[in-house]
Amino acid sequence: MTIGNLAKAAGVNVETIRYYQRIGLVDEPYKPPQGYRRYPASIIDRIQFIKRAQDLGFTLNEITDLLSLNDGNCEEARTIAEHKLEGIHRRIEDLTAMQSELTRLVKACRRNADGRGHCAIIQTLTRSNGR
Amino acid sequence: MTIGNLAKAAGVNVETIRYYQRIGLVDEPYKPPQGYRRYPASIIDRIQFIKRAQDLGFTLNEITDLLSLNDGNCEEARTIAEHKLEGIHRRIEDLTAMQSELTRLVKACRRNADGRGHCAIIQTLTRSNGR
DNA sequence: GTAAACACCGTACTTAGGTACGGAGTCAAG
DNA sequence: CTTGACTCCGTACCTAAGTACGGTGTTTAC
Repeated sequence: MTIGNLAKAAGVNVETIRYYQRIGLVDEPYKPPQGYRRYPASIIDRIQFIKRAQDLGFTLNEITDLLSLNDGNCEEARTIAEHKLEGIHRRIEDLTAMQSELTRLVKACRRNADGRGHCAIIQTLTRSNGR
Repeated sequence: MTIGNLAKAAGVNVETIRYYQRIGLVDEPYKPPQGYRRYPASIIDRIQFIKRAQDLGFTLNEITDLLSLNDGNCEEARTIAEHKLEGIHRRIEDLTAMQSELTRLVKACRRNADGRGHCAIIQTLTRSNGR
């Protein structure tokens, strides 16, 4: 399989595969003196592993770690996943706090929609409380 | 006030202020032929406005829009904030989905902690279901 | 046998939000 | 009047995850 067909089969860009090779996430097959590199079909799986892990929020660095584990090495994989979960948890908390505060501001702004007075959003950002 | 004192007063790096000037978020005061630029104290407020808005999840582009509004122009500020809220909502949903899936995987992994069999995390990422 | 399509490879560019560097000018204290 | 701290300015660098480009080599289809 050539790189173009691999890209098509894995559903990614050719350049993405090259990029993965550059950062060592995917092996670069031997290039014969004449002709093109040939990719084994197993690389499709590897790329799809990467893509699924990205969907779950792992960075390519973390995926490198995940890929370096042998299957069956549950503890390490679990540790990586648990760290990731903590990060996700913190991020959700931050976003939830933003959400409450912004919702509050939008409501205060709406109550003032008759036009008199100042905008609650601008006012809040302008004043130095809270920071 | 010179740029160094401004940076100290606003709690940011000198380079950050220069960067804000480069992207037009903060005005660059007149530079006399001899000597340094002088910054009015009001710039402190502007920088802190920017920092508070960043805390609420606004990008510098959105903050540029926010800053271009006059106080009292509630509708536009509210529109920007509402768009931001939608984005935050979507992001929270994505993260929550990741969280569930990862939690499920970690649990499955833990049930298997005696060592026999394969790692649920690696298995799930390896297999092509779900994508 | 030739032209289109593809591969190879190095390099530069992208977004966002800065940070770092280096040389020259300027200012304030001692 | 010199030393050290600060400013100015342009430019380069950083992370992350790619994308784009351009010239050349190779393969395949007609």
